[in-house]
Amino acid sequence: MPELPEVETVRRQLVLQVVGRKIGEVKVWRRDIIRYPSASQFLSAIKGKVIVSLNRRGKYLIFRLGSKKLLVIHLGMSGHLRFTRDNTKMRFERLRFRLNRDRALVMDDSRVLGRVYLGTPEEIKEVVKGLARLGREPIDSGFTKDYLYPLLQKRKAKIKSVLLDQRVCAGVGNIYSDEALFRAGILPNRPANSLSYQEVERLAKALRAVLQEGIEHLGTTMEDERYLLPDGNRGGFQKFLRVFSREGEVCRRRQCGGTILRTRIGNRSSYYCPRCQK
DNA sequence: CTTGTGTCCTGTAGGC
DNA sequence: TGCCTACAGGACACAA
Repeated sequence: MPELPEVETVRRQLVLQVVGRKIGEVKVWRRDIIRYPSASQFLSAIKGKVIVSLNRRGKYLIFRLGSKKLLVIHLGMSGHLRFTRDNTKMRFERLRFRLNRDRALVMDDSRVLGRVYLGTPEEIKEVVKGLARLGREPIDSGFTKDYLYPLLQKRKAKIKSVLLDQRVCAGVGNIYSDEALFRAGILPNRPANSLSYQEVERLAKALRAVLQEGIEHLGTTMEDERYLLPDGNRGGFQKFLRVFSREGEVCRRRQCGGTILRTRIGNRSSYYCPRCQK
């Protein structure tokens, strides 16, 4: 689930609930989720700290604690956060932070690809390399053709792969890159440096629009997705997907009638309409 | 520095 | 049923 719109939705829901609460007991069911510092140091450093703020950068959630340290959570492919008062362990629960007033923040993650860090801003900058190197957020006003075009000109890799490069587009993942390329009418296997200035302009606008719409619909929760947002609800953007996960289905653009195809780019599935995308 | 490939880890769906 | 393979919202290590 978690690309920029999903992580932002998680942040918006959690910020209303967790800011101002104090962290009590922390249960660690899988210590390899904790990447820095050691699990024992993590536990002693976090206990009793108040959550002062919660921000997002790319797909990273950044909790500022009263100790001035930052708790950084990346959900990976299958991570989720739930805010709950239920004490029963979830099926794929990996971490549980008890919060005051009988609540808890639970991280579940079936594939255990999520990562958690705790440290001073300086330590985080040093340790979480991906966070330090993030490019611009496509939903920011600075994400324009003038930002994107020079970056793409320097790259001959497939445009789909470059969109997934977090140093270029912070927060973009497999779903929204395919959707943006469809909306911009660009095939995912085009070399990035083959895109015209006009195409890059369409792409920059499409990225911004699709991510913004994703946020407005509380992100994407695919049909087989058992996991939910922190409040237990599902996202709604899956109803508006035009190509992702639609292999063999008919193109949604009026008058097209083409069939959505799937290909493999950089070991990831990529969906596109061969009639709408050139 | 860039690029393509493999790995991390676990669960599920589908073919036979 | 069971076994096997492919695939899954991400990031990173590595070799070339």
